[in-house]
Amino acid sequence: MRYEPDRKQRTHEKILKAAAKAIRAQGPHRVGVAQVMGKVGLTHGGFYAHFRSKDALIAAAIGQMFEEALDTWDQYTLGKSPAESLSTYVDFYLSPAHRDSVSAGCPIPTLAPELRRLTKSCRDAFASGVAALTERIRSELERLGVEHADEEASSMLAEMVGALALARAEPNAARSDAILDASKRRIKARIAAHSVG
Amino acid sequence: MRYEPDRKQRTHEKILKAAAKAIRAQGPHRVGVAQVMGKVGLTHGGFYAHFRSKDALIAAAIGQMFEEALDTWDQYTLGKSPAESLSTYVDFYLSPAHRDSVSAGCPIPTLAPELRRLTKSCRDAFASGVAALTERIRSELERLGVEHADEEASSMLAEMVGALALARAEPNAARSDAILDASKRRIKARIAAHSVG
DNA sequence: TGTACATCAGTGAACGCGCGTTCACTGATGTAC
DNA sequence: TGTACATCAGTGAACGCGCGTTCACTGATGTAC
Repeated sequence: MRYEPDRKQRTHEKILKAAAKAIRAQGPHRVGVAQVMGKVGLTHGGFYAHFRSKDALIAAAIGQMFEEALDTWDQYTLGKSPAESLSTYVDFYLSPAHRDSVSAGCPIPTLAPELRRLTKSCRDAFASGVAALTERIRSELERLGVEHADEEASSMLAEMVGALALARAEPNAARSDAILDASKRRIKARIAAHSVG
Repeated sequence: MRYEPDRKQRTHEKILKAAAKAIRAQGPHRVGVAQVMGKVGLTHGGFYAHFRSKDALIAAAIGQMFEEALDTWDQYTLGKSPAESLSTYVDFYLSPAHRDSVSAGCPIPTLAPELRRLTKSCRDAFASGVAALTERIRSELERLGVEHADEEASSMLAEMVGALALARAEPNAARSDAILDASKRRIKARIAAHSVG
């Protein structure tokens, strides 16, 4: 080996993480190969030693985003009771901080509409990420004794995703906060109702 | 006048409607000026006699989409009781047919994430469209005697938007249907619960 | 210890392509006489 | 009634620009002797 043995692999990961951030912030087609490589301190030509194409990068980046999202879930729920876990995660998900950090946030609200225009690998990576997150929510709801936990998990995620998307699209700050708060309160009320009765 | 007096205006509207469809289906940046003009049977050069720029077209098209969306609301709710109105609209919104017709459907799930990358006119047009739709839902909820009708309206719209976005992103047809059904049932249960108690 | 060599991650010029925008022009139509 | 003219919606060639991809090359580093 000429360079450190894991040099290429480390560069690969840097490209992946830079792409995952940029794609969430700007959308897949607005992100350029040259721009991503620039953020890593390299030039565009070297890109093709790491990925077969821009499409391949996008698919890999979607996987990376969901890894980060599931890490976030773990971070907010580890060692907590089901009720606490769900409540904490909802608080995070519908926080102004999450709304304001698109490039580091959950990939679902930003990327969902874009998937139809992406490759099958992208759609598959996305679908398995969504399934993993839904399953985590479902499992907590079940431990909480909620009936129809799978339906409720799907419904909860849908509302969180929709509320975040709407809050991000709302230019008026107060109204944007109100969207987050409304869904936060309604979701928590539903959890409480189910877990009590 | 050389041609029929409203000829230019009719062409203008045709461009607008073609753009509104194409933008929902493909996203604003994938839609080309030449492509939209082609759908109307014209060549790209003539475009600038109708719109100052592609950005101006997108902003106008967003307005057009919400006009269509509000027409759809009216169509599904006219002459119905509040409970029927909401139930009918939710059934439409979370139907497989709506999921499968992106180009003619509600602009919110498709366009929300894109707004950050569009002009201020686009964001304003979008925000006022969302506000109009939310207000219609809120008003029905209020007539139904639901407490916190504004919060509930925001929450309901969020879940509908999120569920449609997730259902469209899910490649497995059965799972996609399940996402729609889960949110449909949960939303209706909430309406029923509120309107009874 | 020092020099020649091999490796390969990364460079940067070049290419083809699509797109938004401009602009001189066309040609269908109504009006003037 | 017929001919010349004015209008203006629409045409299509051209331009500049950005982007994905290719490819011959560079130069930093470890190895062989």
